[in-house]
Amino acid sequence: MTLTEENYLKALFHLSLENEEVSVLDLSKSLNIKMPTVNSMVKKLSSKELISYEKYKPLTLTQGGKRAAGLIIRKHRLVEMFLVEHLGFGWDEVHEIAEQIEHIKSQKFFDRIDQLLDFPKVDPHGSPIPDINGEVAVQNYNKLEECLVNQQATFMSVGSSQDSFLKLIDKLNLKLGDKIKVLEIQDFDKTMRVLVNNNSEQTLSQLVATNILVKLNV
Amino acid sequence: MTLTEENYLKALFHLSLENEEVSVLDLSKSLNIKMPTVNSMVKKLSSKELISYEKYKPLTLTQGGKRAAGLIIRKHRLVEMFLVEHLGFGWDEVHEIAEQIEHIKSQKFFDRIDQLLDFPKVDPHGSPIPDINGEVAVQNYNKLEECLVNQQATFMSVGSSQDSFLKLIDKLNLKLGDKIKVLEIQDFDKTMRVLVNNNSEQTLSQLVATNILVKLNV
DNA sequence: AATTTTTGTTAGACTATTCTAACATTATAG
DNA sequence: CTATAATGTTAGAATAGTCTAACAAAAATT
Ligand SMILES: [Mn+2]
Ligand SMILES: [Mn+2]
Ligand SMILES: [Mn+2]
Ligand SMILES: [Mn+2]
Repeated sequence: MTLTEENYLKALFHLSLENEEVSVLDLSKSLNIKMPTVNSMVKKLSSKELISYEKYKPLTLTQGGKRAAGLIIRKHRLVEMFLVEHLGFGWDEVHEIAEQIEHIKSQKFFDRIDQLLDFPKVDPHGSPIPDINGEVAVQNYNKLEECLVNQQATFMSVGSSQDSFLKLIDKLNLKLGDKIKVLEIQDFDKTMRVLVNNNSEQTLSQLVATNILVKLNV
Repeated sequence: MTLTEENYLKALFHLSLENEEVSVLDLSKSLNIKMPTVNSMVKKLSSKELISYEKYKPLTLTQGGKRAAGLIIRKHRLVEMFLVEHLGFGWDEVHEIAEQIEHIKSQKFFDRIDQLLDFPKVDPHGSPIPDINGEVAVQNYNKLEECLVNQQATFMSVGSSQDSFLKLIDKLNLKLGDKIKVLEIQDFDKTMRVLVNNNSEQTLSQLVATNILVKLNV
């Protein structure tokens, strides 16, 4: 499989998680590639039995396509973890590099990185690392946005990996694993005041709170 | 620069070290790409001022081409070193992977690997790692083949990175840095009997001895 | 139900990299 | 100094991946 094909599969996989149905246009926007190009690549991947395609119908991955995509995402996330844990990169710097290294052809290379990291289950953004069969564990986290006053929760994952968002979370001194307690929610704009680790107070816009995924503490 | 262009430059660089003049045919053989293809790529790289090209004349790298090639080789060798030192690969397993990773677009990634390795000067095969300007230190080693009986020397580098050669060196229990003393040379076939680290005796064919590069111990 | 908007498809072109076949030049050997 | 061999170049075609322009179908709006 080529680097290009791998990127298409991965994009379709991600879109399929977020949306009920995925259109050619969705894929086109997500890859920043024009629709006719996507159309022909979809046909090609369909002929390889990786995508199920019928004219004018939504796109879906076949079992094989899902597995292939899962395996690429596994490599991507292992690499991100390695870059943070062993090369000292910030979580906002790793995606671009992982986007390239995920296409390296060497099973053993990724196996060794997995081993070096002691078989991590999540990447630096809290996203699950698919297993050796490309299976992704389903995470069932809540958006901090949906929590009520006095709710306590643990910061488990981020809903966006945009640079600016990650940098903001850094600036707010928030890290995965932090305990968050909702102190106050503004009626007007849903801005939240929260207490982090029983320690520092922060104010979060609704947009930020939407992208902070938490596990509720009972 | 594309991955393909980088590979052409690197190949020309290596050939230029080994031979006085490099022809289109040499480059074609070394890359396993047919002559007409090489011919057109050479023209392209010439238009980018990376290769000096005149019809029917030998090929040479421009200053810029040399620098670019040196920088790719730097990445290649840093990666090989990393694979051996941190991921436990054998020196016979790293070339293929480095051949891919050398094309990753991220200065910082390679800088961090350099730092992690504590700024190594040679790769796992004893070849020099070019500096940040792509400059390669000239090594002045002797072939073990050329040593006389009773000569003592230190194993510094290998003249071939062929899998089978590296595996043989492993099997002979030879490692870079080992002290080698020539005990006997067969007149008939130049086979050498040597003493390694004042410890174990080994018999080396002339072909093997040619590819063992040593520093003479006075 | 008709019209407009959105989405999807087809056709045709372009660049990068490769190839084969044919021809040209240079080098080598008698 | 020719004839042959080796090397190099040109021409033309193929594949992968991309694009724009034009047309088609489906969905949304009146
Ligand atoms: Mn990522
Ligand atoms: Mn990618
Ligand atoms: Mn190598
Ligand atoms: Mn390479």
